[in-house]
Amino acid sequence: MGRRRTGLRSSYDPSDYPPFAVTVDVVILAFDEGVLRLLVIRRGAAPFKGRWALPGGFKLPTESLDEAARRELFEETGVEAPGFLRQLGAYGDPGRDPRMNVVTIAYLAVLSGPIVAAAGSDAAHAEFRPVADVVAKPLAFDHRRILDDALECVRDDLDRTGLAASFLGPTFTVAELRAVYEAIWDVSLDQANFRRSLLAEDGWLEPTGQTASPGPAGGKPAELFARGKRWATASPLRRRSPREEGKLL
Amino acid sequence: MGRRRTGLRSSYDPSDYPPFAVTVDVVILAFDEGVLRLLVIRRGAAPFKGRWALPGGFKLPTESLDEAARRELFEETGVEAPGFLRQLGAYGDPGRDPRMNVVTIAYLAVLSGPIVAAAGSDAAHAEFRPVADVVAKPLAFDHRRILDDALECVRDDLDRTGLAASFLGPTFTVAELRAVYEAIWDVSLDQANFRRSLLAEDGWLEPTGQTASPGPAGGKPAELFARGKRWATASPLRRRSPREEGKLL
DNA sequence: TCAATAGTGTCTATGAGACATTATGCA
DNA sequence: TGCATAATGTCTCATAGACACTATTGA
Repeated sequence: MGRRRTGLRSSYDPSDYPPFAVTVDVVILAFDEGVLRLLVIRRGAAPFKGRWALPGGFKLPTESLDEAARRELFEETGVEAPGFLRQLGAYGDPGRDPRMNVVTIAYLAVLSGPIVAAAGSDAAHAEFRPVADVVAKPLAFDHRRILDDALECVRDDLDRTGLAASFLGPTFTVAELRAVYEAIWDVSLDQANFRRSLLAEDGWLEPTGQTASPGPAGGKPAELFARGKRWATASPLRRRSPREEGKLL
Repeated sequence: MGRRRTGLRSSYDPSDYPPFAVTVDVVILAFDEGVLRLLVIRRGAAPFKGRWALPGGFKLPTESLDEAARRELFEETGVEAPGFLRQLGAYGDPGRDPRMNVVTIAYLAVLSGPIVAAAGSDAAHAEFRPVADVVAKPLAFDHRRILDDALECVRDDLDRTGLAASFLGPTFTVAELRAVYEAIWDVSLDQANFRRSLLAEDGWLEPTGQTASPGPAGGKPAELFARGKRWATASPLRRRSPREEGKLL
């Protein structure tokens, strides 16, 4: 049965356990004019030179994993408080970094509102690019797998958490909110039913009395709403459950 | 803005990054006669001597995290193929292990069917105990937090994945399956509606032609079913969504 | 005026849940 | 026969979705 866990754990001798570097990689998403974008960094050195990579860095022994993720987010974007931050999971396949043993903890961060410029970051080095573009090319390390998992997580969290509103600024129109759901779930939602289901209950959309200016195509100006309190704990919408699609098989 | 990630990553010098021990801890659950049980280990040495802890061990550089979790599961239970195995997340708060820098990756494993005896494990050392008992006492390290997260994950996965059937053996009755949902969600489900919703669609319950012998109280013998294919991807039941409860506030 | 978008009204099919009823075994 | 449990039947109500319609702006 091999060496016992307790035997290993009770020792202080570093030679008893294999050392790893622990890093934190962050999938930083933003929603801008109907397009989901992602902060990627062009690798300037081997390995994977020239490929896109997720921003990331080493965890320090003095900080928690969440703190490390926040620090990394701030270093790359200048943003202190993301709309949404959650751990995605750990990635530790042997050889995932050809240079050494690295286990990385992946995070998902969502910026509120449109991208404010690449504040705090060298634009030639880090760039918000459409997700569709990024997934079309191979990424560095196992970042493609992390990104796939992140996007799956975004889709799932959209009907479990208040993630959708996190993509928007302090005020927004019903159409903007609907665009988030439509882009991420890749569906089209009935405008009338969408509006009704959100206004049917209190706590989702708080009226501001203001109206947005219409787009270039004209149209009636839309009401501006603020985030209600219920986004903190839930989503007003459920995706048509995956098993319903399964029925078609 | 501090040291740049790429600068650190391009180096091979181990002194450039803080070394960590990486461990894998596994929450091993089983369902037996209506009671959810958990494998815990009594710590025989400091720190946290005498407290319950989750089974776990060091990750090896030659194995993936999933493989490490499977290895740990096998070492503790003798079980090679759990009904369900998934990563819960990483835990790396400073000082979570007072002896050294440890980041642990937590896993959730579910055994199929009732506990088969503490196979492969020293019974005085490792023990399946009711979850309700374990959470009533303080655990070692941050294992209480890991366990809380695991139980939350189980509740959530019950309506997203086929987790429920993973708790049962190759054949089971509708009542047994319902007991899993009821115990984990702490609800009572209408027997008639539960049965109907499962039999309404193909792929959940495959008839075996056999019947179970009634319990000590007698009653009509129940049909025995086998797991259908749909459990692999989804759950037939959705928990009454948390936001419905929220309405009552 | 038209084009375009915001917002409202109304109907229907579906499904979850409450609850009554029947069936089948055992003591 | 009576009890306990399994299995079926029936009804209601909430809600998601389709879709027609009205309102308000700019060109």
